[in-house]
Amino acid sequence: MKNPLPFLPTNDLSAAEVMSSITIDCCVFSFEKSYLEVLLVQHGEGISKGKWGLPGGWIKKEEDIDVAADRLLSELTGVKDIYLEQVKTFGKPDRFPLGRVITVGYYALINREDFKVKAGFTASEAKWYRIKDIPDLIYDHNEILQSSLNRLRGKVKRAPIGFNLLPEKFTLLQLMQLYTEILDVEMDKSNFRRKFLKMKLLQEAGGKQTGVSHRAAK
Amino acid sequence: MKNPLPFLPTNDLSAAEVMSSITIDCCVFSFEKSYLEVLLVQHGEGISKGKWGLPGGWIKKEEDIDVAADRLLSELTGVKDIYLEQVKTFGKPDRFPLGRVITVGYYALINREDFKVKAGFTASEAKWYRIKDIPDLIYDHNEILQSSLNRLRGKVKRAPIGFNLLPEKFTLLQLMQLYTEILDVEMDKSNFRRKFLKMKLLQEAGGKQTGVSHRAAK
DNA sequence: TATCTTATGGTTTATTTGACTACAAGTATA
DNA sequence: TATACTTGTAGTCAAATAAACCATAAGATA
Repeated sequence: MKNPLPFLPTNDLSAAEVMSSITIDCCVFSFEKSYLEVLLVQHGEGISKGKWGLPGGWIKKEEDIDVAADRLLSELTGVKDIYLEQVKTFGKPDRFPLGRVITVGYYALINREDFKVKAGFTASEAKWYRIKDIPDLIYDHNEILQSSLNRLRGKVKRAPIGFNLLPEKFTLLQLMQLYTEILDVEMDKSNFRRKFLKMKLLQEAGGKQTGVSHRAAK
Repeated sequence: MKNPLPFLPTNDLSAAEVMSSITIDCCVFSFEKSYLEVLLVQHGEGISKGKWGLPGGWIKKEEDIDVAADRLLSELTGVKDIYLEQVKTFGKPDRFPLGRVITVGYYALINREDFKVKAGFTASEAKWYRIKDIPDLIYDHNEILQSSLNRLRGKVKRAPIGFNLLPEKFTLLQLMQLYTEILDVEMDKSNFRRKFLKMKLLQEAGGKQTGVSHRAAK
C-alpha cells in the first residue's frame, strides 16, 4: 500500500506504518433514583485485572463504526435502538500498553427499565456507577468518560435527548431532576415546567401514579 | 492478537479482522474578501484523477492523532500553531474504494495572510474554494466538509475562535462580516458591536486604516 | 385531622435581543 | 468644492427571555 492517497505530494509510509487497530469504547448513561450513572465493566485478566473500564470492543472489518457501536451495546445491554452519539476519537500512541490502538468514543443513553445485563456477565463484572463515584479506570477511559459527559451536557441543553434516559411515562419533576443531575445546576420547578411545555414535545399520558399525587406528561 | 481486550466476554476476531488504515482529512477554512473559503487539493493520479478533495494524510505509527493533523497542515500551508479541532471519525466500510480506511476529520482555521502553499504544490493542485462553490469531492469528503462546517458554526457561536481567521488587526465590521458569512445570517452592526465589546476580549490597536476611516479594535 | 410532598398556576423584575435612528469622520466622485 | 457613500460609533425602545418568588390544590402519610 504505497502512497494510497495519491493527491498527497509525497508519501513514503509503508503499510506497516499506517495500520492500526481500532476499537470502540462507550459510555452508557442511565438515570436511576435521581442519579446519573455509567455502566462499567471489570477486567477479568491481563495486566489490568480487577480494574474497571468502559465497555468496548473491536470494529469488524466490513462494519460501519456506528453499526459496530450499536452491535456492541445491544449485545451488552440487551436494549435495541439505543440512542448513540459519537464523541471523539482518542489516539495517543501509548494509550493502550500492548500496542497502538485507536479508539472511537461513543456515549449512549438508555432507559434503565429496558436494561438487562448480558447473560455472560455477573454482577461483579458489570456495574452501574454514579457519575460522582467513578473510580480510576483503565487506560484513558477516565478521559473518554469526561469528554462524553461534556458532550452530553452540551447536547442536552439544545436537543430533547433526555427522554432516552427515562421510561415511557414520567413526570416533569423527574425530567427536571434529570437535567439538574446532568448539568449539575439547581433550577426552578415552575420555570422549568413552563419552558419545557412551551416547546410542546410531550403529550400527556393519563394515569395517575401511585405513591404520589397528580398526573404526568408524555 | 487474540482477544486483546480481555474484559469483553468473548472475542473471536482475528487480527486481520480488526486492523485498518487510519487517515486524517482536514477542512482548512480561511476568510478572504468577506468569503469563507476551504482549501482543496487535486488528485494527481489514480481512479479519481482530476477530482478535488480535502487535504489529508496518514497517521504515523507512533504519532498522536492531533499531532499528525498538525504536522500535515503545517507541511501543507506553511503555518505554525494552527487552530485545529477534531470533528468526527468517518468509517463507512466502502468510503474508500481500495480498502478499508477510516478517517478522522478535523477542521482548521487559518489567517490567510500567513498562508503559503507548500513548495511542492502548484496553483492547479491546491486551491481555495468559496464555501458556496464547493464541487463534487472524492470519497465522502463532501460529508466531512459539511460536518466540519456544522461544527464550526456551532462553535463560533459560543467560543471566540473567529479571530483565528483574521489578521492581527481587524475592525469590528470585518469580524461581523466573518460571523455573517459563517452563520449565514444577517446581523445588526450596532448590536453586534455592543455584544462583542461587552465580553471585552479585544484590545484596541491604534493606527488608522488606509482606504477607510476610523480606528479598529484588537 | 394535621402534615408533607408534588403538581400546577400566576406575578414581578431584571436581562437580553432585535429593530431602528442618528450622526460624525473620512473617501470617493461629480 | 459640493455631494454622496461608506464605516465607526452612540443611543432608544419594545419584545422576548430568563430568574426569582409566591400561592394553592390534591393526594399521601401519619
